[in-house]
Amino acid sequence: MQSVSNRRAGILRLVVREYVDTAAPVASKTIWEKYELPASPATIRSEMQALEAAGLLTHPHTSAGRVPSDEGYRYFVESLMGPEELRDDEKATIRHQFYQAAPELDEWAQLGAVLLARSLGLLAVVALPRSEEVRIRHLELVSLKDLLALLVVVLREARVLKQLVTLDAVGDQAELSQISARLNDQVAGKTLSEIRQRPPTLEGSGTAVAEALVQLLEDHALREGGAHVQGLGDFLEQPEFQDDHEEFANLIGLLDQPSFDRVVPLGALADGGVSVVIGEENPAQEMRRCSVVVAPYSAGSRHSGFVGVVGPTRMRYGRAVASARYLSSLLDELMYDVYG
Amino acid sequence: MQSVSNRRAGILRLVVREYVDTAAPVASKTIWEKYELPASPATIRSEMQALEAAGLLTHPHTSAGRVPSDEGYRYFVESLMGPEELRDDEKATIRHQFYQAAPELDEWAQLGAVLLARSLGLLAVVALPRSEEVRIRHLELVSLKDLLALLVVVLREARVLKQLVTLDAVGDQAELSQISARLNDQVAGKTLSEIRQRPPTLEGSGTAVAEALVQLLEDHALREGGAHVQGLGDFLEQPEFQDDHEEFANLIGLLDQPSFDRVVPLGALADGGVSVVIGEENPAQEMRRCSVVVAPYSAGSRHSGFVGVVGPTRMRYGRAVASARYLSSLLDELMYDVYG
DNA sequence: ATTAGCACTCTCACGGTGAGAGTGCTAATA
DNA sequence: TATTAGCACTCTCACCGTGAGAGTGCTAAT
Repeated sequence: MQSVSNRRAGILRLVVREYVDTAAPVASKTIWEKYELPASPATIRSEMQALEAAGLLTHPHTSAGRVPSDEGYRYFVESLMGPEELRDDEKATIRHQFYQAAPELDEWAQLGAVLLARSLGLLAVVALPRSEEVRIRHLELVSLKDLLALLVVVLREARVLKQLVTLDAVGDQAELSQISARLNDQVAGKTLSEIRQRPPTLEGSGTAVAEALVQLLEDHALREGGAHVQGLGDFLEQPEFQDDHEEFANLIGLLDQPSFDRVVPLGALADGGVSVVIGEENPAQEMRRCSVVVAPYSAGSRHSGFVGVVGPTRMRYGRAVASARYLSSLLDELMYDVYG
Repeated sequence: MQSVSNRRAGILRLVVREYVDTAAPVASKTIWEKYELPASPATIRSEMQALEAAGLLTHPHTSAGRVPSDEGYRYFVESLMGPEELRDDEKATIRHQFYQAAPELDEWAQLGAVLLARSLGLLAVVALPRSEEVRIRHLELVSLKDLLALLVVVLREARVLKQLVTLDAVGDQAELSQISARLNDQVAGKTLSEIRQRPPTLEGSGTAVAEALVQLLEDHALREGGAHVQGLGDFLEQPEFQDDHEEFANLIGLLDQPSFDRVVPLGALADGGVSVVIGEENPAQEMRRCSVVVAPYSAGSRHSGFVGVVGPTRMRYGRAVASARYLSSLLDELMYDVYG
């Protein structure tokens, strides 16, 4: 990208700001009137031409104002918008709501999605981290009925798994507790890979339980963490989706799929901070008129969770980035405080 | 409603069928050509006039074909469509998928929503029953870190609750197990109301745990069971939602709310079987151009779960009712088999 | 380098028009 | 009396042309 003069960059910033606010192509005169630049509309026009030549602005048609291109937004995000932060009182309000909630990862994610969606008026996705290193803290076998028992496994981070087990022979709760105790001795504190190397051995009814345990852990290691989506209503009201139903329906259709890979590109999580994916940069066709702001949390692990915001390319990137960053850091902090 | 002659009713049925298929107002000539009635278009027209006078059909405008009114659909559902059933192979396919899935209520609900949405091309909601009578089967206290412990409670129906507890003093897992054991003696097999009457009493660190337990149960009794929604993409492609974005956005906005009362009217669950709520019959304004087909399952309890289908009033009621009925009975059966 | 002025282009809202579709009515018919 | 053919009538919708308005691009002056 060729270098862009100060004034030119300033005009790009104003065009982005104005377009984000009004959703209408921005005329040179509008900027001149609204921001009192020390330059006439004609000058602004010629700067706009230069910006268009550089690929940062576009023309819907000859006699319409300018609209930022994907590259324009990219430049804006990279160099123009500066580091925005939530106000202290906003932060306090959010934090307060988390303290009110039950100290559960799932609750936090739910709440985070709601707050994010509400404050931005966009679609928010908060995905739970998949536990990378499954480590057993405790397990318990509970008799349900006849041969049926429930295997309850507590992992680090207060995650609880459960699995129905069919026993070989009927046993009362006392007997099951014995099996639990022996199994606990063998596996408590172990990780999945350790258990793989040295599977638990139990005689009698315990065999079925031990097998079920390994199976349960393997399944869990593969499973997605789940996600909370919020703000569909507001998202739908964005003016860009008033036409082009076909395309829009396809976009929403992505949300029916069990995984959100196609909505929030995993590649964007590569580096630690907040990432922005703009328009055509999205791998999914259906997303090419949207942008995604995504921030990982619980970022130490490979399978981190993330906080995502999906909106039209015409979105308030500054606020979205600030919100996503704050929420992800807050989730990190909460997780550290509670689960260490 | 005045009595409707056989032929007249037959014509209403054909109009409904045709309109449901084509989404376009139905002309007398169309019916005449397509279904080879022993009557000319003129006769069909006069019957249509009568149906319109009875409030069962409408006119978008003078020179358009007929469209069923809400009352027309109601009459169709009540008296005309007859008892439709899924084909045996369809049932078998569905059943098979449930047998493949993990025997968890939540998995079943998820799967049910997916299958329902896919087979009907509409929005499907499967809500979990809220457990009416909370009865404790087993509980366990697991040490997490410092003063923090996790209280895990197993209820009937293999439901597992968990709650973080902050202890008064640090204790190792053995000590916690002792507390669990004593608490188990006092509350295992008891219902919430029994526990309310005679709260568990424990000295020392146990007090906090006992309090947390009661709190957890109370919270859970109030909480919605949660729900799975599926098929938004297909739903959006329905031609009735191509215009009127405003209204449609409001409709989708209902899905952002934590409870689905306004989407699936609870009153419709009153009687045991499958209920149909058509257009204006919906209590929620936003739903007045939609119909809902809803079937309760786990119907013994007051807080039963339900299987719901949401579509435009122009929907295939027969299939929707058949699908909802089959799915709800299947869920009933599965729950009975596994949780008794 | 900036700017005023102006011609040019494109959109959009408006109104008129004609084709097409489907009805409602009337009069003839079985 | 029920049915039906025929026909006038109505309403929509797609099409077109038009004119106003908005905003640009260019040119010439500063």
